[in-house]
Amino acid sequence: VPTRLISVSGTLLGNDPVERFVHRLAMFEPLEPEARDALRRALTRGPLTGAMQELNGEALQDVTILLSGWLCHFRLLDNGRRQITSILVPGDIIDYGFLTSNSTELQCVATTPSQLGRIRSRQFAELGVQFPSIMRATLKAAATEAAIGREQIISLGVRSATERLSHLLCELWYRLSAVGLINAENSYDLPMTQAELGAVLGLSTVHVNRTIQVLRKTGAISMQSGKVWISDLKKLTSLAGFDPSYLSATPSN
Amino acid sequence: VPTRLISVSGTLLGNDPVERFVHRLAMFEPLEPEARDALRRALTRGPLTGAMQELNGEALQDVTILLSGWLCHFRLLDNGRRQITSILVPGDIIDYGFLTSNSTELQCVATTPSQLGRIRSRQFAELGVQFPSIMRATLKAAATEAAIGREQIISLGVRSATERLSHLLCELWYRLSAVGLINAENSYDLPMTQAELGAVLGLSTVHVNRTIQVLRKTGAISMQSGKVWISDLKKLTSLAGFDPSYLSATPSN
DNA sequence: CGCGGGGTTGATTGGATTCAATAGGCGTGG
DNA sequence: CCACGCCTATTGAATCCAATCAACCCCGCG
Repeated sequence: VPTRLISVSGTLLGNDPVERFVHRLAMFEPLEPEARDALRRALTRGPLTGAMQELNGEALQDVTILLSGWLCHFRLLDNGRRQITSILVPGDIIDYGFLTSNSTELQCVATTPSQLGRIRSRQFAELGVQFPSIMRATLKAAATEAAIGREQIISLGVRSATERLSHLLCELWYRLSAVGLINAENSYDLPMTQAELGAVLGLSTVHVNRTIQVLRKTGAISMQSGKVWISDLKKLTSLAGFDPSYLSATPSN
Repeated sequence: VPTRLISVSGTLLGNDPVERFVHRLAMFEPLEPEARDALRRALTRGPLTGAMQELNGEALQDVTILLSGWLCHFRLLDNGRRQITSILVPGDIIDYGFLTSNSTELQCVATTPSQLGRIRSRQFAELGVQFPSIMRATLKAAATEAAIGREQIISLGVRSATERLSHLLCELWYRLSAVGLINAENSYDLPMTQAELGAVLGLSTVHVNRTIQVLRKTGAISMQSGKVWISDLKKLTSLAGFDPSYLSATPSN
């Protein structure tokens, strides 16, 4: 695998973050070359945020895209308990509030330094009219995020700790492979602490740790210093009861 | 309160299910009288489903609306465990798959006999073009459903059993009052068994029962045979840590 | 009249939290 | 350059919330 090009389902995807985003949108709905060009032109580089930095609402007025880095939406309750409601990986749209021109009240933190991109909402609206395919792709992306949320509900509601964790690792494997972020040895960066994983999975830090050890012992994965090796995706999938169809990212060029 | 008219935030809402739906959409975005008329004309009566009956996917090709009765989206895992991922009350759109012309794979059961309404997706698309307010209202309704899902994630993740239940009861109070389904003595019908509530809240049937008793003892509510009396909404709200802003149903017009 | 579903209650079990203590890594500042 | 502190990971022990198991009641219904 060459340094600058990563193979994704037979096509070559440059590791340029902008290209990554365009490619990902096109997985939801085929985009004409002109639509892609228009997207590239409309997308401007936004701020670079540091790790642990919170994004304020005003930063999300426009269509904001995570070009590189990881973000989490979360909610902090009075009693200090925190729940992460979604994980965002490169190529994801951070918030779909622009579809309803509603100012969202989502809290968001970066778990790594992250590069944001933005498209002015007015300009995006014009794009959507000019290229209906862009609007369709965006709506499908939003629907996919909703499906991911549904899976999290199911995890928190009826899945065991090991099922939750392995399901999350499976999901991330599929989502990251869609944007060319799976390494050659079938590993990927997972820049989240065990405490943060607990806040996603509804488990205590200690129990996350023990659950990771259970998974390690099955031989399906290994984890170390922010990296996950998927040594047996098939086994991991069956441990999780994972069915990737909800991600609905059919690789269409 | 007259029999056929129910007061909702100062306006009078007929208990005609079609009117209820139009009124509810208009709460998300003001709708011109012509837009309302067009909606009424486009909406046709769909099938009447029995309780415990499952809706199959083909029934959801079009824009399907719950005119009366209650539905639940759910997921059944291999091990027999079931998680309800959303509760639908009269006036709700059952599935937003039409926005992406995706056939959804959501399973859905009726907890009471339910009357469905439908708008052909092609016709709805035309409506959306002719009346952008309808499209905006629909997108906001979808966004609200997403927000409800996020709250469920938070409940399952970090809220205690009593918080979960009281939060759900608060949410239903607000959602039902938006469609004129709160009775004079501040009660509403809750046509779900304790087992079903458990499948929503991620609790066992037995524990739901005990949690109800805890709430009863606080004096905030009473429950009996499918009916809930909210005797102290303020106390219930504080027990739940409930903030209704996510429902974003600003009573407009 | 017997049956099944829903609700209620008690006793027991168990998965996960909490408390507590240790070790390793990393950055900062003396 | 090393010491210190903080964050993260790990492990053991005690505790607890909720699940499970098991009965029982009530009621509508065939």
